[in-house]
Amino acid sequence: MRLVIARCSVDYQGRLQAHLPSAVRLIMVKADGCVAVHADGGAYKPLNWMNAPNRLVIDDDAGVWRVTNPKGESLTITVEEILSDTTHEMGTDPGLQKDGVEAHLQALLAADPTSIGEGLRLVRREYPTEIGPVDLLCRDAEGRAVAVEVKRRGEIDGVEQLTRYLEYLNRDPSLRPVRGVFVAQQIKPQAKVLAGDRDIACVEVDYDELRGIESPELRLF
Amino acid sequence: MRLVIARCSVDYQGRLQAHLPSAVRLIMVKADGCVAVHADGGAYKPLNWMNAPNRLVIDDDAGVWRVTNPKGESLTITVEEILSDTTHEMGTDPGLQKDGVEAHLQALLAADPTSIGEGLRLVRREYPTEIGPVDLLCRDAEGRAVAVEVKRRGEIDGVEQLTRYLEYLNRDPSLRPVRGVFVAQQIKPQAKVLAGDRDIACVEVDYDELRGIESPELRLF
DNA sequence: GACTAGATGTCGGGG
DNA sequence: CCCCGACGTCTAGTC
Repeated sequence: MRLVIARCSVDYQGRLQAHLPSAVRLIMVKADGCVAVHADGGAYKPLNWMNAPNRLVIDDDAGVWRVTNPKGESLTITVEEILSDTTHEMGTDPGLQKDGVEAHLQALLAADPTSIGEGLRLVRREYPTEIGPVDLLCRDAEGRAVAVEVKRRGEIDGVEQLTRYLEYLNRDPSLRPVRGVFVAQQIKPQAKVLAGDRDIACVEVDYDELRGIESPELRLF
Repeated sequence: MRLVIARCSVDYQGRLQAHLPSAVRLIMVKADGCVAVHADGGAYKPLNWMNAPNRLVIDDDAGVWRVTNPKGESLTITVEEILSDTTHEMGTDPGLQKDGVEAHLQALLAADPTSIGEGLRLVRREYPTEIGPVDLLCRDAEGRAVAVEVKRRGEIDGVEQLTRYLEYLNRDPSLRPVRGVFVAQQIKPQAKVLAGDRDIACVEVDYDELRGIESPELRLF
């Protein structure tokens, strides 16, 4: 990783055009070629960047760094003054281990769909439709099909998504009629209203509680 | 901005839990307190981070950096070995100037709605509804209402959004019936299918072409 | 503070 | 590759 502190101006041309007037910034060049220009503030997003794969050409005489990618985008850094320039070997990173994302919540609910509704049995996770997979397809105690959309945070988009799936699932005679259940750790008021409008049930579940009753081998760490 | 190259492990606890095994990484601390841990690869997103506002407490004896925020999230960096530690003054950044985002595309289309459809006249930009503003409300040559949703890239979400607006607009007797037009520089196949299903017209426009005929004072730079 | 919608979103998985 | 959906999305704007 190369870290350059420099007074520079930057121009990006691609999906949009962007211009950055001259100032002192950090230019970070990673081993895979990614280039990022950071200011000394503002969350983790750089002011400008170019992801891999790309090609970096440095003209030290002119002080111009030109990064281009195969999509035809370009990032031009005009370096006026270099205040620091260091390079560090870091090796490959072992990577991040996560626990508590939607996939895990979905796994817990698939293992015991009765937390969603009395008497529910799982038919299939990621049940395929023409427009994408439904998180869980179940049957209730009376054998009727139930489509379940799982979210960590229940917002309006999730209700739309489930509505779309229901529309397609209800075209299948072997499933029809299919009812929908929207499951999340927390569901926003507006999402509840929209779900109500569309006869979709809402269920809020407690992740830690589900986790408490799971078998230990489901734990990631 | 403080840049530390160190062998470290990291734990995040908050919206989810995440663990990062020991390796050499860059720890970036910005003037506003933002902390980011970067590997030497992968786009601009750090492996772990904590945005402002937060509080950073460094215990140099134990080699533990603890960042907490008011939301109750925490980032714990266990530093095993420091390979480099530098600090640079950068001052405040003048900030990024952009051109070509959706707002600009919308402005161009509002200035001349005939690029969307023959005979269209603008009624209002950001026409308010109960659930949010419609990008453009127009009338066609026959005086019928037309709701326009503008996107840089037309995807399924945009069709859902327009559908939602149409539902509400069509409850207004003074507008009904309202038809929808989905405008974007490029519209994905799936979005076209969904739009077709819902009798929403799709129009692809060329930004540079629109821009070519605009008045110079609309240009940002 | 809640809610909406844009973003050079980025990232990962599946066909 | 494209398509699709999750994300510690982040961020800006409005109410």
